[in-house]
Amino acid sequence: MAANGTLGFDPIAEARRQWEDHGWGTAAAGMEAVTSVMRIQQLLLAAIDEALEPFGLTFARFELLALLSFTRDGALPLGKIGARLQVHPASVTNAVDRLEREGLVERRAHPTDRRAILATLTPEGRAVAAKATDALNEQVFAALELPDGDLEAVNRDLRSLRVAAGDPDASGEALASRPA
Amino acid sequence: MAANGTLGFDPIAEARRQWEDHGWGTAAAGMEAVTSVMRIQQLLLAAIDEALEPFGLTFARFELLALLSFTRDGALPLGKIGARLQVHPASVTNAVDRLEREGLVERRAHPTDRRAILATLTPEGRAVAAKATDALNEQVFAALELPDGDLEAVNRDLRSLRVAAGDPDASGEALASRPA
DNA sequence: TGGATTTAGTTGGACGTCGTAGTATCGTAC
DNA sequence: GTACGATACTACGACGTCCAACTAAATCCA
Repeated sequence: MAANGTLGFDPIAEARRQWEDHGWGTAAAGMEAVTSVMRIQQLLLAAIDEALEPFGLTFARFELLALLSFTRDGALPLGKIGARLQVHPASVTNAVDRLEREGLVERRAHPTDRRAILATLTPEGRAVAAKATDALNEQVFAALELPDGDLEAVNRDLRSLRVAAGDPDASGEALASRPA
Repeated sequence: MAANGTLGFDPIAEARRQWEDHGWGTAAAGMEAVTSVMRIQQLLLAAIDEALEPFGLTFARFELLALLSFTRDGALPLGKIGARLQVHPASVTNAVDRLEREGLVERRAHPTDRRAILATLTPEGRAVAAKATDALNEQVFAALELPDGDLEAVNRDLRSLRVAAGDPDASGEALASRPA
């Protein structure tokens, strides 16, 4: 399913060795962290897309569907979707196009702002979102088992990393109110 | 440079809240970890590509160049490159095509196996690789500063996560010999 | 030795992401 | 009341990733 087969040694550990041998010791830990994140992302995305395949969804489209299903009336302007999912407006257009083609979402006029467009969950979209969420929870999210550490500790580290990587939203969280 | 602007609250923390409110508590930590990794990857990749922009490189092409520059004679069969970089053969073909067009790499015949093709570093490719590595080390890798934790601890957690995500190469590392 | 299988790369298509540019509409300020 | 700047979305193109299908060459084995 994925890329190339097993290798017998760890390419990331090997890269780290190279970095240190070349006198780039001060950057070695950062390089390792970055490379690890890239690799983990690749593996997780593959697992997710596999779990989502029976529903004809990708992770990008699933996220959009899930976001809509959390709202009162299953509808949100495309711009707000992009802000919440942290993706480019063009990516939202693209995802909504495909979801609409599948009949899971509909575009509707915004009641007061004629520039804006509401992506609205169809009944089928709502049903698919629910089933896909169950599948993902069971096959991927709940199945993420650490060899020895606990996941909450990892989450704390990931939050640090996220701030270090420059996430503007991650740092403010303090006394911020609920969504909007 | 990136996607949509700041939001005032953290979408990942909000997603976690949603998961718990819906009774998916056992999957909430996993969901948060997965979502965090996706977001961090997005931010890091943007920072990297920005640092690499002056050299006309992307991260994918940089990795290939760096890998070649670590070998004795700056050459490796495409298949081996894919295995080391953990990407699909088609992605290697694509990257080598572009690097070759830029004059940073050349395709040469493998001395003994006529199926295989060696990607070979040109002198210019070697020079660009060195400069790009310095830029990346300085602007991204060494600049990755954690608010309070230390990066090596994060790296240990990332390694756990990587194994949990199913990296076959990460777990074997034990008594494995140096590369090949 | 000759056919079957595996391995190496390429090609073409599907997706997702982003940046740039263009159109419509809203808001505001003069 | 109108002109100008900000905002919402779409269109198009560049990249990267993967899969499936295909050719060529090496290997296995009967």
